Amino acid sequence: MVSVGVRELFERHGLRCTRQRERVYAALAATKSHPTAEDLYTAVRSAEPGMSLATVYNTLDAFTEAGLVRRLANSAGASRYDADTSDHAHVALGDGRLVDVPPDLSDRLLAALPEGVLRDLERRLGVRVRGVSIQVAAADGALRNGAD
Amino acid sequence: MVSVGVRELFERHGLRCTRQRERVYAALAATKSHPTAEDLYTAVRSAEPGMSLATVYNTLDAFTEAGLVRRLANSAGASRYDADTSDHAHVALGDGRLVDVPPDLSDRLLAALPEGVLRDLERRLGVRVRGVSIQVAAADGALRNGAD
DNA sequence: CTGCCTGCAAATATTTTGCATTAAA
DNA sequence: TTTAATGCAAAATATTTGCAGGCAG
Repeated sequence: MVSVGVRELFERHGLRCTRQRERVYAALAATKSHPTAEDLYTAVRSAEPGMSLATVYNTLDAFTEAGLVRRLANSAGASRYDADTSDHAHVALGDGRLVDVPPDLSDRLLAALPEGVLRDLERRLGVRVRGVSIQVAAADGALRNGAD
Repeated sequence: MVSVGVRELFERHGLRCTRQRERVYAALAATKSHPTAEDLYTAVRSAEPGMSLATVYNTLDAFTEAGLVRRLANSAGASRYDADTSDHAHVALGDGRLVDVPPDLSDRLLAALPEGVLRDLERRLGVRVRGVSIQVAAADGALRNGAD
């Protein structure tokens, strides 16, 4: 696992390297808080005052499209982003924030997922699976829907 | 499993019964397509021409809050809704649509979820778990994030 | 060079809210 | 009657787009 520069990272994903993109990626990679586009805009403006919010959105779209970052859906408010593209679970807090599930618990959850099911799914639905979400019972017994 | 009228259904969930709410619920219950608020607005307007989009949103919020319907998060576009509150999985298509996972596959997925993990999660994070989402590998090997 | 990226502003899209009116319980 | 829901319009939020100029490859 050699640590790789941002330039190579972008190149690998077929992305052009610009100052703005480096800033956005750096800001996203530096936090575990799964920020919104607006959050990143704020974070980046100190180092890159001229940057526009539209560029942040465009950049995040490009990153997501290229698989460099993950866009995290949530039932309320703005999309959130994660530079950690490894398999791990999130928990959706009531106020729209998302937090990582501790690695060991995340592993236990993931280990429980039968991979064959996903293959069957693709075959039978005739679609490319972009994601699967499981609805689970909350502590109070009420059923809730997950957020990525 | 006696089939229950809409009135009783609302009453059970502490919801006032209005003509508009009946329409929205009927429209939502009549489809498996997980429509957006806008979709429902369109569907309902034929029977209830005077109804406003804001009311549809208010109604869906009330339903969701009361646990009568499920709000399905997705990484792109508007929220989608589901009158089926039973435990079942969804697949997010690339274009924003969501489809149900066939019941038998859904059951296999759900059966694999270790419930104890969720309890541990709440204890350790000190939060009320509102949802959990698992990131899984897509068929092409690319990692994607799920949508509810 | 050439085409993608950026900034800006404006256009869209999505959801929420204030307030007077109406309807449910 | 008392409380909550509706309609309308406008505001608030979230995201996308067109176009002119700039920069990476």
